[in-house]
Amino acid sequence: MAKFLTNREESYTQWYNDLVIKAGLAENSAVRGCMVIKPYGYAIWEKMQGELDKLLKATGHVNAYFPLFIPKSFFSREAAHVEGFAKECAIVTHYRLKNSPDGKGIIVDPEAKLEEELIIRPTSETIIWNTYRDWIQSYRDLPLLINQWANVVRWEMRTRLFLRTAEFLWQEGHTAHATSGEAVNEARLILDLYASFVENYLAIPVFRGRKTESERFAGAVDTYAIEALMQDGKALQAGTSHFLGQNFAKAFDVRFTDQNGKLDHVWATSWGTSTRLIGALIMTHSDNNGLVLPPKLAPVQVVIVPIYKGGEGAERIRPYAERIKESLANLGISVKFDDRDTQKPGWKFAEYELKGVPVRIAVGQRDLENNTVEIARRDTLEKTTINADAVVEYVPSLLDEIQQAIFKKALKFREENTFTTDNWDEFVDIMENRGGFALAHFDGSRETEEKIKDLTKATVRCIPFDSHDEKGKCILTGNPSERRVLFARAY
RNA sequence: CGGGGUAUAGCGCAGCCCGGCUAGCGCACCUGGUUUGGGACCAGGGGGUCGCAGGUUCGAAUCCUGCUACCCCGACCA
Repeated sequence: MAKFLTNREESYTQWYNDLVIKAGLAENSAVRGCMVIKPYGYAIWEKMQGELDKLLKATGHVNAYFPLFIPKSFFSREAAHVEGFAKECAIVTHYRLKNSPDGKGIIVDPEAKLEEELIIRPTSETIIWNTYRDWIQSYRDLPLLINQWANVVRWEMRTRLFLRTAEFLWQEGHTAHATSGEAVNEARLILDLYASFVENYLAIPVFRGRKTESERFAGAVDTYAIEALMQDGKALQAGTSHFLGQNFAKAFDVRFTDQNGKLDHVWATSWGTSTRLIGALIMTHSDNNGLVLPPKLAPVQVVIVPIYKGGEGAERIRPYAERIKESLANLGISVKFDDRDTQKPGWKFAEYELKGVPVRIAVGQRDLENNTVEIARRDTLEKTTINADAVVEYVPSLLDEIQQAIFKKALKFREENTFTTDNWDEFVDIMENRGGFALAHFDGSRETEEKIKDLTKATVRCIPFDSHDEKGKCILTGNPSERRVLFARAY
């Protein structure tokens, strides 16, 4: 089976690319570095959006929309921020085309040069804070808790479907607060919200922690992140939340009057998750037969495949299958009855496995006679036959069980591939051969981090929040260390 | 931006070295029939500016020059 996919063991990269394309999630477009997200992939994104949007609104955030274009001058207001993004910006310089004088095609009209170039947003802090200046005068205007669903552009050298493309979709939150403490709490609240969203819906276990200086967002005082482990032993940052201090408020002169009549700059956060999560989803759960989707995010949770001989056979099965479909749909389950006569059952089985549909129900003449159905679960590929009347009990609990099971499996994998080490040679071995996370002591200096990266390609993924104080010696330099940090090679 | 590779039907490829009839194969597609409990079979059929632009030649998918795009590996990054 699954002879259409490259095996994971053969080439993880190739397996991933094959899967994204063959499962119909996305494909490369005619535009360099940009993908087309196909309906099935977009449906997964919509499910993610739906849940995350609900969680954000439940915590008091509201949606808004800011421009795609950012005047170049805005960008240079915050020094660290420009520096961080300067190398990957797309820039609009003209606003008109005209017919080429030689009659061949069309050219940029040199007369139509913009006074000031526009940057296509790689992130929206600058345009948003420029706007917030007008929205905030008093502590009564705070906190300002805004989210936007948008596309952003970062001109990447090398792209990979979902993981790194020149344009991608995300949500970015931008909040303003009266106090530093309140802003820090917001950044932490969102990180926790991301973590529980990713663990509960995507069924991906994550570490939460603080980034080191070199991994920090350009313009942030502090960056928090959730980090997940992919099946090939590489880490993937699945969401970030930044405490921006007063950096952007100062750069854009956003001040407010507090209860005591005192004027001060506001405190800020920003945070985001992107379509990259779809890449994380694939690389956490899927196998050589195709996608494995967590039931909570699967666009189709249950598929019913009829098995019959001849046209009358099909008509005999139909009402039976339709009845099961309806009973599940009434429970709010997304169920599809695939009654196409153009494909054979075996073909459909393979197809839905490739697409990661969590539960498959097969109904044939045999089932009709015995009042049964055959149920197959995607995660384990196990099949079982149950009484048709029990479907409404069995399937919902099976969906729950699959959701739990794939999380547990991913968690077990992560635990088995998270190593605590105090030995440099072992550390190198983990990074070069075994893969996975290494919890090791680190002296906290930029130079040491850089050196470790040069030697092993590993970076500090985060300083985990739940790591307890534990004195030790830096894995590389032997300098004193206060606690262990999480290292890995990363996407 | 460095190194490697590829570009021929919707997809995957052969043909290219050593130029020569109508450019071929598998999958997919269309028609008809037989099939249907793990990617069915038979018969027939449609589909190509051989990435683009020049050049060499009686003749170019094939040789030469230039360009472009994409993929993989590095450096950089969510």
